Amino acid sequence: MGRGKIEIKRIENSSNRQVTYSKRRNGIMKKAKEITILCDAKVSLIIFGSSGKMHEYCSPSTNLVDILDQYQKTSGKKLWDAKHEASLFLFFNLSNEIDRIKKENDNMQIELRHLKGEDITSLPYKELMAIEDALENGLTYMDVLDKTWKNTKFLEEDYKQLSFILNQQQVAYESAREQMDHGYQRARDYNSQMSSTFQVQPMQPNLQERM
Amino acid sequence: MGRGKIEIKRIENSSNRQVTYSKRRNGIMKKAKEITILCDAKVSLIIFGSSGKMHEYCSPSTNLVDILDQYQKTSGKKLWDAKHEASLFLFFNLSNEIDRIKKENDNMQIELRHLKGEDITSLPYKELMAIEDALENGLTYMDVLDKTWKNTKFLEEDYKQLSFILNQQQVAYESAREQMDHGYQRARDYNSQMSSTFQVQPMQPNLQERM
DNA sequence: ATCTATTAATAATC
DNA sequence: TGATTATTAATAGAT
Repeated sequence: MGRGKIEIKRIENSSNRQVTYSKRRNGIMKKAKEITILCDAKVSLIIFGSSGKMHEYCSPSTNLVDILDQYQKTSGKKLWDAKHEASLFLFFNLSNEIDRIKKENDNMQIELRHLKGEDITSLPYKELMAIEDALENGLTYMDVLDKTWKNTKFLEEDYKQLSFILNQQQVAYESAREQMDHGYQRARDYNSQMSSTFQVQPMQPNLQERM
Repeated sequence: MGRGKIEIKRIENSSNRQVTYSKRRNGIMKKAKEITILCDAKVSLIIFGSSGKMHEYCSPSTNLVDILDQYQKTSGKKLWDAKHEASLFLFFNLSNEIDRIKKENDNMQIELRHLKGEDITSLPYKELMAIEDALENGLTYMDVLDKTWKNTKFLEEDYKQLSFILNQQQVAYESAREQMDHGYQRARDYNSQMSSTFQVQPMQPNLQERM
């Protein structure tokens, strides 16, 4: 369709190529618009010339992201989802791990309460012997009591530290999950499968009053 | 270009529309191939007919993802990046929070060591009075020791539970971060700003041997 | 699907 | 570049 027939092969003359590119680009754009209107089609057309300059057409009834979403659904080929979902996966891996731990925590609490009920914590024989030895070596009951007291104090400090760290982690987790809930429907879909709240109560809330 | 001129408006007759769609779609595809060859152009063409069936053309020198990457660079419009980076952000928010907590943990350990050095854990006056009262009310030193021992045992159980939970969380965090390191250069950039490892050692590794 | 009269696109030229 | 035009290519309607 011109003053002469041309072979479909690269146009070697650079300025001819540029002219033909410009004309044909306009031609394709026009065709894309026409088929959109005539036939209710959705079209995305992206062209880069050899200079790197871009030209785009997208049917007015839609947009590129929607077309690409539909492209992925129809073709089964993943475009950006692979990258996106990998990140999402990391987050939920972390979240699910924390949920799993919560369950273990609950189980242990139950088990612990059971053990306490059976009161297996009284001074065992070995400890009694140790105290007897200590007394024979010139220590008083008060000395032994003092050592036991110190041990308790150390444990209390450790316990408080661990409680604090754990609670900080929960705060971080909750805040991240909240953002997730607000920002993303997909996130909400995942989250709805998780247990509702991750809350660690003090396991021994009244340590001070126990002795 | 047919037996008669047509107006560019939706073809109401459904079967005519379908036929025209098919012919023009082939036409555009052919044009896309031709401009690719003639002019060294890179073309992506995606068409959805009203039935939802998809047709695609992409220049053989490239692929859709590359064209979309170039589209984003050239146009400045983000396609998948917005979604992807939001997820990444959530993950790093969590990670950074955990790092912050690690620092607090370190500080507390230092503080605790200081306190222990000063040995402020000996039986305080109030406790001595309580023991005196207990003895006057008919309890023996052994009874008091037994109570103290039980208290210690409870604390040890709590401590073990918390240690376990905390370590599980660290495992989850480490594994997620490892995946991140392998998968994403951007992740690596963020991570390099973080402290190297998040490791909680037992704060009282030899509780049993203390008494 | 295939055919063909007609319109539309465009290669060469200015 | 932009306009013109001879020619080819695309396709609307018919078969």
